[in-house]
Amino acid sequence: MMTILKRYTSENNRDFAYRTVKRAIMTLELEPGQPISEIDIAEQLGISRTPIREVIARLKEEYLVEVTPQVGTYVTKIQPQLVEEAVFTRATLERELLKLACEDFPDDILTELKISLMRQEQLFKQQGTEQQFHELDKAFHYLIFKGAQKEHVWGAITRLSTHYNRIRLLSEIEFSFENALKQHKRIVEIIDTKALSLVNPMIDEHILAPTKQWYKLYQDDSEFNHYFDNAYKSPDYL
Amino acid sequence: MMTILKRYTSENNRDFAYRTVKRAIMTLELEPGQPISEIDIAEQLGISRTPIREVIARLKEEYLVEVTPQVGTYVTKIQPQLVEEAVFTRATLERELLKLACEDFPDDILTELKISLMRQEQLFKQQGTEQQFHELDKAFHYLIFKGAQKEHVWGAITRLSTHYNRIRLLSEIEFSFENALKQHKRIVEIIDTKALSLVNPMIDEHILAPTKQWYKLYQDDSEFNHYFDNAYKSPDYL
DNA sequence: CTTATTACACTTGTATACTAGCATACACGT
DNA sequence: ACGTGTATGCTAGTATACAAGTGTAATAAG
Repeated sequence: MMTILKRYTSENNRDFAYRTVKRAIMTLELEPGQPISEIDIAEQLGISRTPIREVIARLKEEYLVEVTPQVGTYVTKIQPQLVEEAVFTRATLERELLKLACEDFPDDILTELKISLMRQEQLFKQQGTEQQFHELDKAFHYLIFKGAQKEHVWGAITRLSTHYNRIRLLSEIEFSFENALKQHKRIVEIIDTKALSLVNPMIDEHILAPTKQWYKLYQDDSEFNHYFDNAYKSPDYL
Repeated sequence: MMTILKRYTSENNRDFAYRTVKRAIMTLELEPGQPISEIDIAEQLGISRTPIREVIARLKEEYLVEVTPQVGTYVTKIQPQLVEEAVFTRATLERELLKLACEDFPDDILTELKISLMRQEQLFKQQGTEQQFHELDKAFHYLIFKGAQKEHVWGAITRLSTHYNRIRLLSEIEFSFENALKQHKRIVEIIDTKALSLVNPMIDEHILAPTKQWYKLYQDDSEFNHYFDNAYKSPDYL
């Protein structure tokens, strides 16, 4: 049998559109509450409505858009309820995951985690943007799930964290890069030294504590008040 | 070939198709590995391909179908990796949730839980089907999440549990209705009496323990061997 | 001026024709 | 008997026309 070159599958219009629109929403380029038009997007991307509609169906699943038939499609406003549930889910699962990682974690992924730390440090020194650091942060946490062979769990968290991640981006200060970087170093150290007893305080500090300032963000009458939607909405059951 | 249901209300064609096809897959009426055709489904449901395509896009997100362009769409085989991650997620989140429920739980939902118990008992006496009991089981666990105001978390678990629920259905014996019913009673009692210390053993017994027999199901050369897919597949990165 | 009505522009929902790529069968040449 | 080209029928991907409902603004009636 002969081995031949494999061509990178040129992605189709649908996946391209998904990446593009989702990115626009997650970076707040498309603002919470803003109406979006299938036709508009289709024209901007130079494709037809059909793939756009399938993209919107996906985004709807992730609570990123709300569709009202015969009226319009809107970027969802940030729902505190969804933020809270995402925080709960992340904290709970990542806490358990770190405990697993303390028992057993592959060396190669641990190495990648350390490499990620170096990249973060580099970006910090270079005064990188919030957006850039957020990307590295995501990649860092993903690596932990990958190491524990829980990639799909990470995917589920990601889908649930759309509102959580937007509010993080909104609160620019967050906890400073420096602080987050310091905590990431602690996480790696915990895994490396199998210091299981340090897991709980770490989660409390790294995930739960920072959220408190975000609550202020939507409870106060801030400049971003119109980005939030306090009405409770049940998810679709089907 | 596939056989499908008939529609009740004049709901959205897309939502109708989604319910129908998903149900067919989850009940194993559409078998793991089986090819499905957009045109075929469209004709059986008496609608066009467009809404069907949007349905398939959703099912793909839930790991229920795999689409190969220009080739075909197939019901996913059961992936042990996905089962394991679903069990991990359910056990971890429900454990934490029960602890929350022990601290605070609304009376009206607690009442609904007790009503659900009675329905389950009734169904047990009437020798209901596996399918019927599974429905009640789902509704029971959902109520707990609703009571703790974590409905979206339940939704996330549901999306991740498609393979887990199929393997449950496959292992007919499961742990008998009687056993499950007994454990559901214990759960209600734990919430009712705020017996926080009993949560951990309950989770171990009700969720973690029963899974062990399922692993045999796909590891052995059983009659259902061709329903399983042991190849590891990473989720789509977005 | 106020109020009711109507026309219209806009949205998403649906159906359908067409495009492009893969897999199989089969004929053909070696 | 075997490998190769090719016709053909299948698939999902896409574009587009049309249907049906909504909100709004112009318009007519009071």
